[in-house]
Amino acid sequence: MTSSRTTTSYALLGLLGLRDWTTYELARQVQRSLHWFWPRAERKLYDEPKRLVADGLATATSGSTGKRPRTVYGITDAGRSELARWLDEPSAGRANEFEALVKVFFADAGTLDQLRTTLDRIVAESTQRVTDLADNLDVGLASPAFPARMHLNVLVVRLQVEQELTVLSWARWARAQVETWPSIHEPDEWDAAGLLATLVGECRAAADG
Amino acid sequence: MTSSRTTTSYALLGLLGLRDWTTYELARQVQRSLHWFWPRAERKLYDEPKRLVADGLATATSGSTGKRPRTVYGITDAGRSELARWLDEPSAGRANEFEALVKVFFADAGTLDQLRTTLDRIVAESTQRVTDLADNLDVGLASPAFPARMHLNVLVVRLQVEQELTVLSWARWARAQVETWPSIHEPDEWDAAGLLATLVGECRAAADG
DNA sequence: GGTAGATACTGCCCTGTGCAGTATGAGTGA
DNA sequence: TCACTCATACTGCACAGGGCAGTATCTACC
Repeated sequence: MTSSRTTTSYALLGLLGLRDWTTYELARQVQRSLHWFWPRAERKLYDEPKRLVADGLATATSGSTGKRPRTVYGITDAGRSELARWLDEPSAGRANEFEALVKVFFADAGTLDQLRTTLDRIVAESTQRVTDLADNLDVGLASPAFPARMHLNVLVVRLQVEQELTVLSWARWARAQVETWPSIHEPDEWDAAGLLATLVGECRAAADG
Repeated sequence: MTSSRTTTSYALLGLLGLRDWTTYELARQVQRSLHWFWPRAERKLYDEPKRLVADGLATATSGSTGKRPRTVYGITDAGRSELARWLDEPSAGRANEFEALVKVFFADAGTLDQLRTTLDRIVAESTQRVTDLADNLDVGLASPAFPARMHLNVLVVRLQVEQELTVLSWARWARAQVETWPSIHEPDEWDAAGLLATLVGECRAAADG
Protein backbone atom coordinates (compact mmCIF):
# COMPACT_ATOMS: atom_id res chain seq x y z
CA MET A 1 0.00 0.00 0.00
CA THR A 2 1.33 3.39 -0.86
CA SER A 3 1.31 5.60 2.19
CA SER A 4 0.65 9.28 1.88
CA ARG A 5 3.53 11.43 0.77
CA THR A 6 4.69 14.70 2.18
CA THR A 7 6.60 17.54 0.56
CA THR A 8 9.68 16.05 2.18
CA SER A 9 9.11 12.83 0.24
CA TYR A 10 9.05 14.74 -3.03
CA ALA A 11 12.01 16.90 -2.09
CA LEU A 12 14.12 13.79 -1.62
CA LEU A 13 12.63 12.19 -4.70
CA GLY A 14 13.68 15.28 -6.60
CA LEU A 15 17.26 14.88 -5.46
CA LEU A 16 17.18 11.19 -6.36
CA GLY A 17 16.05 12.29 -9.80
CA LEU A 18 19.40 14.01 -10.29
CA ARG A 19 21.65 11.12 -9.33
CA ASP A 20 22.08 8.29 -6.82
CA TRP A 21 22.93 9.22 -3.25
CA THR A 22 23.67 7.60 0.06
CA THR A 23 21.59 8.91 2.94
CA TYR A 24 24.58 10.69 4.33
CA GLU A 25 25.17 12.45 1.03
CA LEU A 26 21.49 13.32 0.84
CA ALA A 27 21.63 14.83 4.31
CA ARG A 28 24.58 17.02 3.37
CA GLN A 29 23.06 18.08 0.06
CA VAL A 30 19.82 19.01 1.77
CA GLN A 31 21.72 21.24 4.19
CA ARG A 32 23.43 23.00 1.32
CA SER A 33 20.49 23.66 -0.98
CA LEU A 34 16.99 22.62 0.07
CA HIS A 35 17.54 23.67 3.65
CA TRP A 36 17.00 27.33 2.73
CA PHE A 37 13.39 26.82 1.69
CA TRP A 38 12.52 23.34 2.97
CA PRO A 39 14.38 22.83 6.26
CA ARG A 40 14.21 19.30 7.67
CA ALA A 41 16.12 17.61 10.44
CA GLU A 42 18.79 15.08 9.49
CA ARG A 43 16.86 12.48 11.43
CA LYS A 44 13.97 12.59 8.99
CA LEU A 45 16.26 12.15 6.02
CA TYR A 46 17.12 8.67 7.25
CA ASP A 47 13.49 7.57 7.48
CA GLU A 48 12.06 9.06 4.34
CA PRO A 49 14.00 7.14 1.66
CA LYS A 50 12.80 3.87 3.21
CA ARG A 51 9.23 4.95 2.65
CA LEU A 52 10.02 5.86 -0.93
CA VAL A 53 11.44 2.39 -1.46
CA ALA A 54 8.43 0.79 0.21
CA ASP A 55 6.20 2.69 -2.22
CA GLY A 56 8.25 1.62 -5.21
CA LEU A 57 9.38 5.16 -5.99
CA ALA A 58 13.02 4.55 -5.13
CA THR A 59 15.48 1.68 -5.03
CA ALA A 60 17.90 0.86 -2.23
CA THR A 61 21.16 -0.87 -3.03
CA SER A 62 22.86 -2.25 0.05
CA GLY A 63 26.61 -2.36 -0.08
CA SER A 64 29.31 -1.88 2.48
CA THR A 65 32.55 -0.08 3.13
CA GLY A 66 34.43 -2.73 5.05
CA LYS A 67 32.13 -3.68 7.89
CA ARG A 68 30.15 -0.47 7.73
CA PRO A 69 26.83 -0.65 5.92
CA ARG A 70 26.22 1.68 3.01
CA THR A 71 22.87 2.06 1.29
CA VAL A 72 22.68 3.83 -2.05
CA TYR A 73 19.29 5.14 -3.11
CA GLY A 74 18.10 5.75 -6.65
CA ILE A 75 14.85 6.73 -8.33
CA THR A 76 12.56 4.36 -10.25
CA ASP A 77 10.44 5.10 -13.31
CA ALA A 78 7.41 5.15 -11.04
CA GLY A 79 9.27 7.67 -8.91
CA ARG A 80 9.94 9.91 -11.88
CA SER A 81 6.35 9.95 -13.02
CA GLU A 82 5.09 10.48 -9.49
CA LEU A 83 7.46 13.43 -9.16
CA ALA A 84 6.26 14.89 -12.45
CA ARG A 85 2.66 14.44 -11.35
CA TRP A 86 3.34 16.21 -8.06
CA LEU A 87 4.57 19.29 -9.93
CA ASP A 88 0.96 19.86 -11.02
CA GLU A 89 -0.43 19.97 -7.51
CA PRO A 90 -1.13 23.26 -5.79
CA SER A 91 1.39 23.96 -3.04
CA ALA A 92 1.00 24.80 0.60
CA GLY A 93 1.49 28.44 1.51
CA ARG A 94 4.74 29.82 2.79
CA ALA A 95 5.50 29.60 6.50
CA ASN A 96 8.15 31.71 8.17
CA GLU A 97 9.36 31.01 11.68
CA PHE A 98 11.34 33.78 13.27
CA GLU A 99 11.62 33.36 17.01
CA ALA A 100 13.66 36.51 17.53
CA LEU A 101 10.85 38.53 16.00
CA VAL A 102 8.49 37.22 18.67
CA LYS A 103 10.91 38.73 21.18
CA VAL A 104 10.82 42.04 19.32
CA PHE A 105 7.03 41.95 19.25
CA PHE A 106 6.80 41.43 23.01
CA ALA A 107 9.76 43.64 23.83
CA ASP A 108 7.68 45.79 26.17
CA ALA A 109 7.58 42.87 28.58
CA GLY A 110 11.25 43.64 29.20
CA THR A 111 13.76 46.44 28.90
CA LEU A 112 15.08 48.61 26.12
CA ASP A 113 18.48 46.97 26.57
CA GLN A 114 16.96 43.56 25.97
CA LEU A 115 15.38 44.77 22.74
CA ARG A 116 18.68 46.25 21.60
CA THR A 117 20.47 42.99 22.35
CA THR A 118 17.83 41.01 20.48
CA LEU A 119 18.21 43.25 17.43
CA ASP A 120 22.01 43.07 17.64
CA ARG A 121 21.74 39.31 17.57
CA ILE A 122 19.42 39.42 14.58
CA VAL A 123 21.90 41.63 12.72
CA ALA A 124 24.73 39.24 13.59
CA GLU A 125 22.85 36.11 12.60
CA SER A 126 21.61 37.72 9.43
CA THR A 127 25.09 38.83 8.43
CA GLN A 128 26.31 35.31 9.03
CA ARG A 129 23.58 33.88 6.83
CA VAL A 130 24.36 36.29 4.03
CA THR A 131 28.04 35.37 4.26
CA ASP A 132 27.25 31.65 4.28
CA LEU A 133 25.02 32.10 1.28
CA ALA A 134 27.75 33.93 -0.62
CA ASP A 135 30.27 31.21 0.30
CA ASN A 136 27.87 28.52 -0.92
CA LEU A 137 27.33 30.34 -4.16
CA ASP A 138 31.05 30.80 -4.71
CA VAL A 139 31.58 27.08 -4.36
CA GLY A 140 28.67 26.47 -6.71
CA LEU A 141 30.18 28.81 -9.26
CA ALA A 142 33.66 27.35 -9.03
CA SER A 143 32.58 23.71 -9.25
CA PRO A 144 28.89 23.34 -10.01
CA ALA A 145 27.54 19.94 -9.07
CA PHE A 146 24.86 20.07 -11.78
CA PRO A 147 25.86 22.63 -14.41
CA ALA A 148 22.86 21.78 -16.57
CA ARG A 149 20.60 22.96 -13.75
CA MET A 150 22.24 26.32 -13.24
CA HIS A 151 19.25 28.24 -14.59
CA LEU A 152 16.85 26.73 -12.05
CA ASN A 153 19.40 27.31 -9.33
CA VAL A 154 19.58 30.96 -10.24
CA LEU A 155 15.81 31.37 -9.97
CA VAL A 156 15.73 29.89 -6.51
CA VAL A 157 18.94 31.42 -5.26
CA ARG A 158 17.88 34.89 -6.28
CA LEU A 159 14.92 34.71 -3.94
CA GLN A 160 17.10 33.41 -1.13
CA VAL A 161 19.55 36.26 -1.59
CA GLU A 162 16.86 38.89 -1.73
CA GLN A 163 15.11 37.51 1.33
CA GLU A 164 18.32 37.44 3.34
CA LEU A 165 19.29 40.94 2.25
CA THR A 166 15.81 42.19 3.13
CA VAL A 167 16.10 40.81 6.64
CA LEU A 168 19.60 42.18 7.09
CA SER A 169 18.75 45.69 6.00
CA TRP A 170 15.55 45.66 8.05
CA ALA A 171 17.49 44.55 11.13
CA ARG A 172 19.98 47.38 10.72
CA TRP A 173 17.16 49.87 10.27
CA ALA A 174 15.30 48.56 13.32
CA ARG A 175 18.44 48.66 15.44
CA ALA A 176 19.04 52.27 14.44
CA GLN A 177 15.45 53.27 15.21
CA VAL A 178 15.53 51.71 18.64
CA GLU A 179 18.78 53.48 19.43
CA THR A 180 16.91 56.78 19.59
CA TRP A 181 14.03 55.56 21.78
CA PRO A 182 14.08 56.95 25.29
CA SER A 183 12.16 53.98 26.72
CA ILE A 184 10.63 50.71 25.66
CA HIS A 185 7.18 52.22 26.01
CA GLU A 186 7.50 55.55 24.24
CA PRO A 187 9.34 55.94 20.97
CA ASP A 188 9.45 59.76 21.14
CA GLU A 189 9.38 61.78 17.94
CA TRP A 190 8.07 58.75 16.11
CA ASP A 191 5.13 58.95 13.74
CA ALA A 192 4.21 55.28 14.01
CA ALA A 193 0.81 55.74 12.38
CA GLY A 194 2.41 57.61 9.50
CA LEU A 195 4.96 54.85 8.94
CA LEU A 196 2.20 52.24 8.98
CA ALA A 197 0.17 54.23 6.47
CA THR A 198 3.20 54.39 4.17
CA LEU A 199 3.62 50.62 4.40
CA VAL A 200 -0.03 50.09 3.54
CA GLY A 201 0.45 52.33 0.52
CA GLU A 202 3.42 50.27 -0.65
CA CYS A 203 1.38 47.09 -0.32
CA ARG A 204 -1.53 48.50 -2.31
CA ALA A 205 0.75 49.76 -5.02
CA ALA A 206 2.54 46.42 -5.32
CA ALA A 207 -0.69 44.42 -5.32
CA ASP A 208 -2.14 46.57 -8.10
CA GLY A 209 1.04 46.77 -10.16
CA MET B 1 7.09 20.31 38.16
CA THR B 2 7.62 22.86 35.47
CA SER B 3 7.78 21.21 32.09
CA SER B 4 9.99 22.61 29.38
CA ARG B 5 8.67 25.58 27.48
CA THR B 6 8.68 26.23 23.79
CA THR B 7 8.60 29.45 21.83
CA THR B 8 4.89 28.85 21.45
CA SER B 9 4.52 28.94 25.23
CA TYR B 10 6.18 32.33 25.37
CA ALA B 11 4.28 33.66 22.39
CA LEU B 12 1.01 32.95 24.17
CA LEU B 13 2.42 34.22 27.45
CA GLY B 14 3.27 37.44 25.64
CA LEU B 15 -0.31 37.86 24.49
CA LEU B 16 -1.57 37.13 28.00
CA GLY B 17 0.75 39.90 29.16
CA LEU B 18 -1.32 42.38 27.16
CA ARG B 19 -4.74 41.41 28.50
CA ASP B 20 -6.92 38.43 29.38
CA TRP B 21 -8.18 36.24 26.57
CA THR B 22 -10.34 33.22 25.99
CA THR B 23 -8.68 30.50 23.93
CA TYR B 24 -10.90 31.35 21.01
CA GLU B 25 -9.83 34.99 21.16
CA LEU B 26 -6.21 33.91 21.45
CA ALA B 27 -6.58 31.73 18.37
CA ARG B 28 -7.99 34.62 16.35
CA GLN B 29 -5.39 37.08 17.58
CA VAL B 30 -2.60 34.65 16.72
CA GLN B 31 -3.93 34.34 13.18
CA ARG B 32 -3.96 38.12 12.80
CA SER B 33 -0.55 38.99 14.17
CA LEU B 34 1.80 36.24 15.34
CA HIS B 35 0.89 33.97 12.49
CA TRP B 36 3.13 35.90 10.11
CA PHE B 37 6.32 35.02 11.97
CA TRP B 38 5.28 32.25 14.35
CA PRO B 39 2.61 30.16 12.62
CA ARG B 40 0.93 27.55 14.79
CA ALA B 41 -2.15 25.43 14.27
CA GLU B 42 -5.29 26.37 16.17
CA ARG B 43 -5.19 22.95 17.77
CA LYS B 44 -1.99 23.76 19.61
CA LEU B 45 -3.42 26.99 20.99
CA TYR B 46 -5.96 25.02 22.98
CA ASP B 47 -3.32 22.83 24.67
CA GLU B 48 -0.67 25.37 25.43
CA PRO B 49 -2.50 27.63 27.92
CA LYS B 50 -3.23 24.59 30.08
CA ARG B 51 0.49 23.96 30.38
CA LEU B 52 1.09 27.57 31.31
CA VAL B 53 -1.49 27.25 34.05
CA ALA B 54 0.06 23.99 35.25
CA ASP B 55 3.40 25.77 35.52
CA GLY B 56 1.90 28.67 37.44
CA LEU B 57 2.60 31.17 34.67
CA ALA B 58 -1.04 31.76 33.81
CA THR B 59 -4.43 31.60 35.50
CA ALA B 60 -7.57 30.01 34.11
CA THR B 61 -10.94 31.35 35.15
CA SER B 62 -13.78 29.03 34.25
CA GLY B 63 -17.04 30.68 33.49
CA SER B 64 -19.85 29.94 31.09
CA THR B 65 -22.06 31.48 28.49
CA GLY B 66 -25.30 29.70 29.20
CA LYS B 67 -24.39 26.03 29.07
CA ARG B 68 -21.27 26.55 27.02
CA PRO B 69 -17.99 26.55 28.95
CA ARG B 70 -15.78 29.58 28.70
CA THR B 71 -12.28 29.72 30.09
CA VAL B 72 -10.53 33.05 30.42
CA TYR B 73 -6.75 32.99 30.74
CA GLY B 74 -4.57 35.63 32.36
CA ILE B 75 -0.92 36.00 33.27
CA THR B 76 0.55 35.69 36.76
CA ASP B 77 3.48 37.59 38.26
CA ALA B 78 5.58 34.46 37.79
CA GLY B 79 4.50 34.50 34.15
CA ARG B 80 5.58 38.09 33.70
CA SER B 81 9.01 37.51 35.14
CA GLU B 82 9.47 34.30 33.19
CA LEU B 83 8.54 36.17 30.02
CA ALA B 84 11.04 38.94 30.82
CA ARG B 85 13.71 36.33 31.51
CA TRP B 86 13.03 34.63 28.20
CA LEU B 87 13.72 37.87 26.35
CA ASP B 88 17.39 37.47 27.33
CA GLU B 89 17.77 34.05 25.77
CA PRO B 90 19.34 33.65 22.35
CA SER B 91 16.75 32.74 19.73
CA ALA B 92 16.54 29.91 17.25
CA GLY B 93 17.43 30.81 13.69
CA ARG B 94 14.86 31.66 11.09
CA ALA B 95 13.18 28.85 9.17
CA ASN B 96 11.32 29.39 5.91
CA GLU B 97 9.10 26.76 4.38
CA PHE B 98 8.14 27.40 0.80
CA GLU B 99 6.80 24.27 -0.87
CA ALA B 100 6.23 25.94 -4.22
CA LEU B 101 9.91 26.81 -4.37
CA VAL B 102 10.75 23.11 -4.11
CA LYS B 103 8.66 22.67 -7.24
CA VAL B 104 10.58 25.44 -8.96
CA PHE B 105 13.87 23.87 -7.91
CA PHE B 106 12.93 20.50 -9.37
CA ALA B 107 11.06 21.93 -12.33
CA ASP B 108 13.23 19.99 -14.80
CA ALA B 109 11.49 16.81 -13.65
CA GLY B 110 8.46 18.16 -15.51
CA THR B 111 7.54 20.55 -18.27
CA LEU B 112 7.98 24.23 -18.92
CA ASP B 113 4.21 24.66 -18.66
CA GLN B 114 4.23 23.17 -15.20
CA LEU B 115 6.91 25.63 -14.11
CA ARG B 116 4.94 28.52 -15.55
CA THR B 117 1.83 27.40 -13.71
CA THR B 118 3.77 27.05 -10.46
CA LEU B 119 5.13 30.57 -10.81
CA ASP B 120 1.69 31.93 -11.72
CA ARG B 121 0.34 30.43 -8.54
CA ILE B 122 3.15 31.93 -6.50
CA VAL B 123 2.38 35.35 -7.96
CA ALA B 124 -1.31 34.91 -7.16
CA GLU B 125 -0.74 33.71 -3.62
CA SER B 126 1.80 36.40 -2.98
CA THR B 127 -0.53 39.13 -4.25
CA GLN B 128 -3.21 37.78 -1.96
CA ARG B 129 -0.87 37.88 1.02
CA VAL B 130 0.14 41.45 0.30
CA THR B 131 -3.52 42.44 0.02
CA ASP B 132 -4.40 40.64 3.26
CA LEU B 133 -1.52 42.35 4.99
CA ALA B 134 -2.66 45.76 3.80
CA ASP B 135 -6.22 45.00 4.93
CA ASN B 136 -4.96 43.95 8.36
CA LEU B 137 -2.91 47.10 8.68
CA ASP B 138 -5.83 49.28 7.66
CA VAL B 139 -7.94 47.76 10.41
CA GLY B 140 -5.07 48.22 12.84
CA LEU B 141 -4.79 51.87 11.87
CA ALA B 142 -8.50 52.56 12.08
CA SER B 143 -9.01 50.87 15.44
CA PRO B 144 -5.76 49.80 17.06
CA ALA B 145 -6.24 47.12 19.69
CA PHE B 146 -3.18 48.28 21.64
CA PRO B 147 -2.34 51.85 20.67
CA ALA B 148 0.48 52.02 23.23
CA ARG B 149 2.23 49.21 21.37
CA MET B 150 2.08 50.79 17.92
CA HIS B 151 5.85 51.39 17.80
CA LEU B 152 6.67 47.71 18.32
CA ASN B 153 4.02 46.79 15.80
CA VAL B 154 5.60 49.05 13.24
CA LEU B 155 9.00 47.40 13.69
CA VAL B 156 7.59 43.94 13.13
CA VAL B 157 5.13 44.88 10.43
CA ARG B 158 7.75 46.62 8.38
CA LEU B 159 9.70 43.38 8.06
CA GLN B 160 6.55 41.50 7.13
CA VAL B 161 5.72 44.00 4.44
CA GLU B 162 9.21 44.02 3.00
CA GLN B 163 9.39 40.22 2.99
CA GLU B 164 6.07 39.90 1.22
CA LEU B 165 6.95 42.57 -1.32
CA THR B 166 10.30 40.87 -1.94
CA VAL B 167 8.60 37.58 -2.70
CA LEU B 168 6.02 39.21 -4.93
CA SER B 169 8.51 41.11 -7.02
CA TRP B 170 10.77 38.06 -7.26
CA ALA B 171 7.85 35.94 -8.42
CA ARG B 172 6.97 38.43 -11.15
CA TRP B 173 10.59 38.58 -12.26
CA ALA B 174 10.92 34.79 -12.30
CA ARG B 175 7.70 34.41 -14.27
CA ALA B 176 8.94 36.90 -16.86
CA GLN B 177 12.30 35.14 -17.17
CA VAL B 178 10.74 31.75 -17.69
CA GLU B 179 8.44 33.18 -20.35
CA THR B 180 11.44 33.53 -22.67
CA TRP B 181 12.87 30.06 -22.09
CA PRO B 182 12.57 27.73 -25.08
CA SER B 183 12.64 24.60 -22.91
CA ILE B 184 12.85 23.57 -19.30
CA HIS B 185 16.42 22.42 -19.84
CA GLU B 186 17.98 25.31 -21.75
CA PRO B 187 17.33 28.91 -20.82
CA ASP B 188 18.80 30.30 -24.05
CA GLU B 189 20.52 33.68 -24.04
CA TRP B 190 20.83 33.45 -20.29
CA ASP B 191 24.07 34.21 -18.50
CA ALA B 192 23.24 32.18 -15.41
CA ALA B 193 26.81 32.26 -14.10
CA GLY B 194 26.92 36.01 -14.52
CA LEU B 195 23.67 36.45 -12.61
CA LEU B 196 24.97 34.25 -9.83
CA ALA B 197 28.18 36.24 -9.64
CA THR B 198 26.19 39.45 -9.33
CA LEU B 199 24.18 37.96 -6.46
CA VAL B 200 27.36 36.93 -4.68
CA GLY B 201 28.63 40.48 -5.08
CA GLU B 202 25.46 41.89 -3.51
CA CYS B 203 25.82 39.51 -0.58
CA ARG B 204 29.44 40.46 0.02
CA ALA B 205 28.65 44.16 -0.19
CA ALA B 206 25.77 43.84 2.26
CA ALA B 207 27.75 41.69 4.70
CA ASP B 208 30.60 44.22 4.72
CA GLY B 209 28.41 47.32 4.85
C1' DG C 1 -39.11 27.74 14.14
C1' DG C 2 -35.16 27.19 11.22
C1' DT C 3 -30.69 27.93 10.04
C1' DA C 4 -26.22 29.95 9.33
C1' DG C 5 -22.26 31.38 11.45
C1' DA C 6 -19.56 32.21 15.72
C1' DT C 7 -17.91 30.15 19.96
C1' DA C 8 -15.55 26.40 22.54
C1' DC C 9 -13.52 22.75 22.68
C1' DT C 10 -11.42 17.16 22.37
C1' DG C 11 -9.42 12.91 20.21
C1' DC C 12 -6.53 10.70 17.10
C1' DC C 13 -2.94 9.76 14.01
C1' DC C 14 0.64 11.24 11.75
C1' DT C 15 4.99 14.25 10.69
C1' DG C 16 8.89 16.29 12.32
C1' DT C 17 12.69 17.75 15.95
C1' DG C 18 16.38 17.12 19.02
C1' DC C 19 19.31 14.58 21.35
C1' DA C 20 21.73 10.67 22.87
C1' DG C 21 23.77 6.57 21.62
C1' DT C 22 26.49 3.12 18.74
C1' DA C 23 29.34 1.78 15.47
C1' DT C 24 33.22 1.64 11.67
C1' DG C 25 36.56 3.93 8.26
C1' DA C 26 40.19 7.04 6.70
C1' DG C 27 43.80 10.18 7.48
C1' DT C 28 47.32 12.24 10.28
C1' DG C 29 51.04 12.71 13.30
C1' DA C 30 54.14 10.84 17.28
C1' DT D 1 52.28 1.04 15.13
C1' DC D 2 49.24 3.37 18.07
C1' DA D 3 46.29 6.96 19.27
C1' DC D 4 43.45 10.44 17.90
C1' DT D 5 40.23 13.03 15.19
C1' DC D 6 36.88 13.59 11.95
C1' DA D 7 33.73 11.63 8.53
C1' DT D 8 30.41 8.06 7.63
C1' DA D 9 26.12 5.51 8.77
C1' DC D 10 22.79 4.77 11.19
C1' DT D 11 18.72 3.80 15.46
C1' DG D 12 15.67 4.82 19.55
C1' DC D 13 12.97 7.69 22.21
C1' DA D 14 10.27 11.44 23.90
C1' DC D 15 7.97 15.28 22.81
C1' DA D 16 6.28 19.39 19.76
C1' DG D 17 3.28 20.31 16.25
C1' DG D 18 -0.32 19.73 12.18
C1' DG D 19 -4.60 18.43 10.18
C1' DC D 20 -8.81 16.75 10.35
C1' DA D 21 -13.04 15.09 12.11
C1' DG D 22 -16.27 15.35 15.57
C1' DT D 23 -19.38 17.49 19.18
C1' DA D 24 -21.61 20.84 21.32
C1' DT D 25 -23.96 25.49 22.39
C1' DC D 26 -24.99 30.47 21.46
C1' DT D 27 -26.49 34.58 18.65
C1' DA D 28 -28.63 36.87 14.98
C1' DC D 29 -31.62 37.01 11.61
C1' DC D 30 -35.44 35.71 8.72
